[in-house]
Amino acid sequence: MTPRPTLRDVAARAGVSKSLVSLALRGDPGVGERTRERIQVIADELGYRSNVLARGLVQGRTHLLGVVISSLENPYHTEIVAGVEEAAEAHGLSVLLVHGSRDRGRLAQHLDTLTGLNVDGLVVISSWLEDEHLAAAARRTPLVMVGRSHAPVQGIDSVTNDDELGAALAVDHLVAAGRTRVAHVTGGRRPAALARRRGYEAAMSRHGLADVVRVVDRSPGGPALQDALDEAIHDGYDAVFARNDVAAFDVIDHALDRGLRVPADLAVVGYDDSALARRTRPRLTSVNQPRERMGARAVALLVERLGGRTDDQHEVLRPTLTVRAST
Amino acid sequence: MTPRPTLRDVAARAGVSKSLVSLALRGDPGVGERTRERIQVIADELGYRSNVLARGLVQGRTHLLGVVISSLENPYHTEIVAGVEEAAEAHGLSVLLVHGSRDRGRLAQHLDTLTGLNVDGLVVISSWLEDEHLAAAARRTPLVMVGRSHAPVQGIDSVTNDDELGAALAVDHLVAAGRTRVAHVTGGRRPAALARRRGYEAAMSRHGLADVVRVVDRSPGGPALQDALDEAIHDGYDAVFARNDVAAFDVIDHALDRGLRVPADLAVVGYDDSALARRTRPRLTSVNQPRERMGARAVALLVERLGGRTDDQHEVLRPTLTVRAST
DNA sequence: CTGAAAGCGCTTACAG
DNA sequence: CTGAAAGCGCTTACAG
Repeated sequence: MTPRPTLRDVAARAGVSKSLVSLALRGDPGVGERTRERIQVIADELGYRSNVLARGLVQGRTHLLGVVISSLENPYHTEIVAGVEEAAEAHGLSVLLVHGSRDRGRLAQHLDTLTGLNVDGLVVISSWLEDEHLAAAARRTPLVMVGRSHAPVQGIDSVTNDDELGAALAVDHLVAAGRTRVAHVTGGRRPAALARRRGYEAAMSRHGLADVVRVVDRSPGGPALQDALDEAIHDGYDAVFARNDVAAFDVIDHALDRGLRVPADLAVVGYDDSALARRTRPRLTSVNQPRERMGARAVALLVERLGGRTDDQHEVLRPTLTVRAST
Repeated sequence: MTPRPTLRDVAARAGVSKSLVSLALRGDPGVGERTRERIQVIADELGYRSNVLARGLVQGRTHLLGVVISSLENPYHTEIVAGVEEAAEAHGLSVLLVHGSRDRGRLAQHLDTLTGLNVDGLVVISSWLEDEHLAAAARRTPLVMVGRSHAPVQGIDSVTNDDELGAALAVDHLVAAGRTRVAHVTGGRRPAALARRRGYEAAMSRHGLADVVRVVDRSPGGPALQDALDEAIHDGYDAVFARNDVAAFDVIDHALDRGLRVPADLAVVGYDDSALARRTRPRLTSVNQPRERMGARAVALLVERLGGRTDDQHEVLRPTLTVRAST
């Protein structure tokens, strides 16, 4: 482990002061072109790289963007990250990811690590963080939540999709295809789940199908998905709108286990249109959240905050429906 | 954005010197218990948290572990991350993830970001980084590669699984089940792929099946997987050993498209035993790499380096075979 | 048990 | 166009 060269090393080698090196390397117009070049060459020779820690300490800016994600397993989340990364790069920001599974304490700690690092902005892709932790972080650093209906916390921006509309797209599509007994598989009390459920119920009502609304809650503690599905199948349901692609995958899997044909016997619609939708057989019809776009918008909101905006912004993007073989 | 409180703020409020606060907060035994408590209370009130940047700058240690990953889509990679995170936490290290798809330049830049941050150690889960970049990073920071047969670079540790043995497990299993015409689907020139291929060929020879060795290379530029598979099927092959689960998934998908029964007509074995193996129908038999363990060992090697070890260490773990319905 | 001082590697006014 | 000085927020000897 050789110690890395510092500004002082470059200055000594070039026979100039530290400040001149600093100015030159950052392309300050006050430095002569020839001097700048000479210094740059020496810096390259030495393999000099500005110490992010030191620079961040004095500038108060680190050009780092922190992303907190609770699940690396759900492709929907990681696809948002891709959008964030692309947009961040365009703004000269480096993205640091921290992953905290569903452990609230750990997630909060990770949030601390990031704010402690003085990242310039924070993107949170997780519904598991508690409001107080989010609020505390947002007091120090611009923060935007992605995919979670905006928390009741001041000072936080959000980017979401219109979950009620998405649910309506799914139901309308199934009804248009002649399905009338549409069950909804959901889980959890989180805002997005609740909104999709509301959208489902409203759409069913609109189609005069309020009497067959059936909600299968797969939250821990509820009945096992299998049992609930068996019951729904027994009761003649011919379609399922699942809360997300992961749930839809499980529904299809179970239906096939029971010897049902998908979509002939049971049509299935997912939500997210993640990579998982292309991994089911048959391929999954799914409500498409514009994930890359959501990531990009999140970065844009952060940059606006850095530019001085102080009022909260909540962007709601329109989902679309991607129709595949499962319906 | 209120500025965060500093050591000075806490000291002023407590009526003591900065140094005392620093000592007290880190639990230095030289500080009286009552004093320590009083200071701790005030720090908590103020919401004080040590600035990682400043601390890192002076200590030369950041208690940060950097992980470079090229794919967030392959569950095999993210499952290694889980192992790294768990072990890191046990050592009081926070894990920072950077993701660089398959863009060599971007990956190298990310590596720079991390070394620039003075992370204490680096875990690289990617076969895409060039040796010179790795070597440069390793000169500054302990670095361990996971899953890639050790690069020909000094100063880098590695944790891998025995790919040749894994391939042998797969072939032996298929042959024991009565399959004789086993094709191998591979791709890329990377060490792991080559080792699995060697293992496949050796095992086939050992079973006296050298004459039916058939390698399907799905590298870009090679023939499409579909065409190559169709040919193999036409030629009477009754089993496939795929380079990894992702490839196995595609093989099964295509076989089903062609109306083949898996495993009756075509048995399939994957490699990695990632979450994907539980997402195929039928469930995929796969060579299990001990991913959590590999992640944990990587952290252990890093910690040893920090403790002063200077010779390179290359750990090779034994894979096992997880048998499921696809064979 | 406690305080004053130096220094980590940088940037930023401020003089020349 | 260039250099000396202060300071970002911390830790670490070093005196008392």
